[in-house]
Amino acid sequence: MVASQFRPDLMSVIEDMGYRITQPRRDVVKLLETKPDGFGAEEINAALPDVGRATVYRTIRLLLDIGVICKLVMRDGSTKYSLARVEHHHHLVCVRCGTVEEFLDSTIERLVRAIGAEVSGEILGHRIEFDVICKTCLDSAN
Amino acid sequence: MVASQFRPDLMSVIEDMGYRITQPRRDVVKLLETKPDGFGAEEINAALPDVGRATVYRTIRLLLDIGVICKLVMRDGSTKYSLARVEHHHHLVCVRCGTVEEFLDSTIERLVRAIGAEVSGEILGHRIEFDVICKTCLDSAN
DNA sequence: ATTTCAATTGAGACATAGTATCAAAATAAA
DNA sequence: TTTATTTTGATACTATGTCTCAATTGAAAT
Repeated sequence: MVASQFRPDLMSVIEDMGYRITQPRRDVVKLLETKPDGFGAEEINAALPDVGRATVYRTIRLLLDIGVICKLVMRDGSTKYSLARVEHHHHLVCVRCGTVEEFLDSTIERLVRAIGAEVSGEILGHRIEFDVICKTCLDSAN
Repeated sequence: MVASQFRPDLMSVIEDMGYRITQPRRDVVKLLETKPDGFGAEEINAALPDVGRATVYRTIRLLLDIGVICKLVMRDGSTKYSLARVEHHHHLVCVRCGTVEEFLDSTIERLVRAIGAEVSGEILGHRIEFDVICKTCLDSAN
């Protein structure tokens, strides 16, 4: 199962998957829902002193498994997570301000099919991320 | 500078960049050159007990900087490095046997340009990797 | 409202990948 | 051969994440 296009309450998704509703999970999810852009695991951990570190990581992994957040590897090799708003998408990551924009492009999907024809094996999946300087950062040219 | 399409001796590239020729670097490079597919840093370290761990990592970083190897993030989040045979390419990583195949596709380059037109910001770079099951693995269907 | 039991938690040890420090050694150039 | 500079290895450290396990909690069934 995967997040709907309309992003229902994440806790409901967790419940629907048969997992328990717990206070630590509520805390983590509530915080994540306020993050429009990518977030780091330690950042969440630091912001929630009452939730154990292991639980923060466990909850992030849970949400990854469920498919409601995605893991992105930044240009410098660090890891961020971001809420998945649409089912299948790619990322535009601003290397200056860190904004993560989702990117849904039919050209990419066509590309993936085209590669499929050229490749002798079977394609299981792919990772596509673009490093950008977003409009806002370009405009406030500093 | 970046590795030529014909992959000259890696040590020469290092020398040309103004770095010193040392035995540890020779050892690491010699081993890497025998690796047709991706390799892990610890794997290299373990295979070269006479070369310090830090030096293994330093040499890998050096080669990354020079551009003669590239870093790939695998599906499971682990990191591998692989020799860069052609200048700009993407990777087909077999999730079964680990074979890393380079992939140079004009469709991708066209795609990148097309995205550039659609995106309001400026595109600096991208990461594209395909997870596949290679022909060999498919054939030996086990 | 209680009981029950599996799921979950937190503390902390551990794992992995990589970087920083710094004295000692090796390189390349004079 | 001397010298100045790079590079090295040992080791400590950092960052990110996982594992273990006893204690706690949630939710389903009394």
